[in-house]
Amino acid sequence: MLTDQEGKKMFYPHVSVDCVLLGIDNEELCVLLVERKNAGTGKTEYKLPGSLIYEAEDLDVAAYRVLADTVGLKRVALKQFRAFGSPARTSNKEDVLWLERASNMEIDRIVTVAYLALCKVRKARPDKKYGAVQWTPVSKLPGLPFDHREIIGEAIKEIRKWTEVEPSIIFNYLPALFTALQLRRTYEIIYNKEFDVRNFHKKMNALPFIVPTDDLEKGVAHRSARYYRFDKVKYNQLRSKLNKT
Amino acid sequence: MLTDQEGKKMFYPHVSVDCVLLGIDNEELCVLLVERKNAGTGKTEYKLPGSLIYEAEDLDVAAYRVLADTVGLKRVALKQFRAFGSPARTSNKEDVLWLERASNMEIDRIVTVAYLALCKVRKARPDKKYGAVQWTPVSKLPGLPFDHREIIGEAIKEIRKWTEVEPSIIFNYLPALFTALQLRRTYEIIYNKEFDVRNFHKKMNALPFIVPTDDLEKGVAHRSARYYRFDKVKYNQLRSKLNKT
DNA sequence: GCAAAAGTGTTCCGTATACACCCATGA
DNA sequence: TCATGGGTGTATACGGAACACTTTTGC
Repeated sequence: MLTDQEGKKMFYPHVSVDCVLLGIDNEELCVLLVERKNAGTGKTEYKLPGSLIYEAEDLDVAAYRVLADTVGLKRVALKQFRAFGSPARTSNKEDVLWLERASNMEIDRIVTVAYLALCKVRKARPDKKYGAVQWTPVSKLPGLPFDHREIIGEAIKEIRKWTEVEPSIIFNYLPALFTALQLRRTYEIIYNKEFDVRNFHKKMNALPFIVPTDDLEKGVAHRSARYYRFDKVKYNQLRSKLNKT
Repeated sequence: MLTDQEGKKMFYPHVSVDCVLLGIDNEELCVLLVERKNAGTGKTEYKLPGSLIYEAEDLDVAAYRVLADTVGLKRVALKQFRAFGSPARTSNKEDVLWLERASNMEIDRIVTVAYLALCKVRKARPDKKYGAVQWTPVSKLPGLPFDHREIIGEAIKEIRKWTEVEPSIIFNYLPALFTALQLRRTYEIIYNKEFDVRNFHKKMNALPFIVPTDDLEKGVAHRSARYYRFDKVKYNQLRSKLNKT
């Protein structure tokens, strides 16, 4: 790892990673944004968590570093989904100025590689390295720097494909014990459409890696719901069977 | 566009694009490789066509430039499918040396953005800017520099997904008039498995954008096959219908 | 007439969809 | 007793997969 005279890691000021952390808050699909102070006006603005990569850092490693630094999470599945490299990305002078101050380096253009994750809103507490973070409904995004709005749009399309291919990310997102309603709502919010209750149960029962437990919900003003759990072993068995064909 | 003193475009020596051009030759899935002379041994080696991007060039634009410079093609659908950014990419000194001579710039590490296209082998004739090109069966790849072998592997996985989502690339690849056999063979080679003749015909007939013509094959020593054509208008109509739901 | 590929239908199975009612619980 | 969500079954439609024979043509 290359370092400057003080022994600190040096940034590679040409390539960055940006993380689109999606979560559900208040029955809405939300994206995590971090604060930045506008260098000129001093106003609080928001952006995607991201960082220049270090001189000798892998892209995936950089993305996990951002994840850890932003919300203190380490074991979340992150997926690279696209590189954004328009030279117009840095056409806004304010964005470049902010980045040059933050990195203490001269910036010309930046190619960014975007990553996606599904996170629990409650667990994602800001780490000391970042200021405040805010879960913002994707339907109410504020003005964002660079092409962050476009990146978020692509991430939402991508997560729908991803959950189909790799449903485990959904269960990673849910608590260890979850009800059928929780699972259904999660799908409904991600896909932004409703699913039929009966068909949903049928499908759940058909999936061997969703196993019912004997635990029941308590203290609710209606018939108590059963808790289910995700069986990782059965999931992987099924997965390796499918991949062999 | 930034230029050096001679008015030539300058490379941005941190990010490159690589193009995986896939095609079918001799009933095999092939990838187009370009020659490079090993600076030390003088031996002829092969690599994916690729290039550093220019200072103010968009990634997609750079990929199309490589495509045009390599095989003189312009209207082929190119799809960005992944960024490769391991610092170990440039761990082979020979690769770096070659690149430094070719670009006349100092190279530290390079993040590359990989693109994918399906090309007609016969139409892909080398442009003057490149030396010889060679269509190589993906089952018989030679040693390749950087992580080009890994990139090709990912590209093959990716093209299968892509043809499912966007079958038009297949028809773009085929001649304007094609037989059912040609279409079937194309799918068989891309997916590396056989398809049932009758089911294949049934599916073709069910797709409104594959329209039979009155032209028949001539001069073959067996019953002559019907030619079909791809109807782009019907394809787009169907596509926009599906996307509205 | 024979070699070589073209073209065509039916059955079966699994999965997706649509749809309505009774059950358990707490307030 | 009522409001709330929990949980269940059936009928239909569609698409994928398996499977064999006749037709046309050039040689």
